[in-house]
Amino acid sequence: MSRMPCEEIRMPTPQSIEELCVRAQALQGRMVCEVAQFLHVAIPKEPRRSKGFIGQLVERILGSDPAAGDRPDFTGLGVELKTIPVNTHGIPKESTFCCSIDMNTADTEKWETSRLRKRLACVLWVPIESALLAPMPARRFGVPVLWSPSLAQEACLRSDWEYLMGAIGAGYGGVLSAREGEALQVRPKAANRLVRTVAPAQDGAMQTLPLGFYLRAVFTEKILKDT
DNA sequence: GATTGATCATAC
DNA sequence: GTATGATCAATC
Repeated sequence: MSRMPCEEIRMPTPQSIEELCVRAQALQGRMVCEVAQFLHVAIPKEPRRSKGFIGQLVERILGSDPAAGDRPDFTGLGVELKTIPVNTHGIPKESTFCCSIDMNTADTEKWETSRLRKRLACVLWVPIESALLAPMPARRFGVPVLWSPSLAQEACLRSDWEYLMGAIGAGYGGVLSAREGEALQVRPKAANRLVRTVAPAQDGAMQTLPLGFYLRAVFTEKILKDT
């Protein structure tokens, strides 16, 4: 006997920020497997091959726009959704990917109109608590936080962004490491180390590994703590 | 043990 | 291939 799998459910998009927050708060204390079951979504067996799974699960349960593309996840509300892995004390365990970098135009971009600034203008952080070695289905959602950068936070991000983008624009993208930047860092964002993109070089252009912006855990820790 | 550099899945 | 969603695992 066999039957068609149940269709995977996506909740309707929330009509207000309040509604979105209420829904996110309702996740608190729930396990990943509960939410997956509710949505008729199968849980992947290999953790190594399911890195984006929880993020996509939360998109479904909160009703983000699946066609948002380059815009915020909740296009009508201007809210970006980020799930963030935390330990039992609520401390982030990982840095947070923010956006890829268009390295080729790094020399002409301005902070005010940057992809990073837009992406971080309003973020709903949904912590996912993973106790020591907790298998993914048993991890629980924590207290969600709706955040926009404070003046001090934006100044910090801007400073890092201008330094890092300035370096890329000046032709140093190929030698930039994740050690640069206080709150922000640049790290590879690619399928593998062989991927190449075009970036400025001291003399013309070069082929180099694509980079993305990531928020350091020390920065997101304060967001979760202070907001 | 924390961090950096590398990688994995899916949609279009 | 480009974008989204991130976490894995080698290295320090």
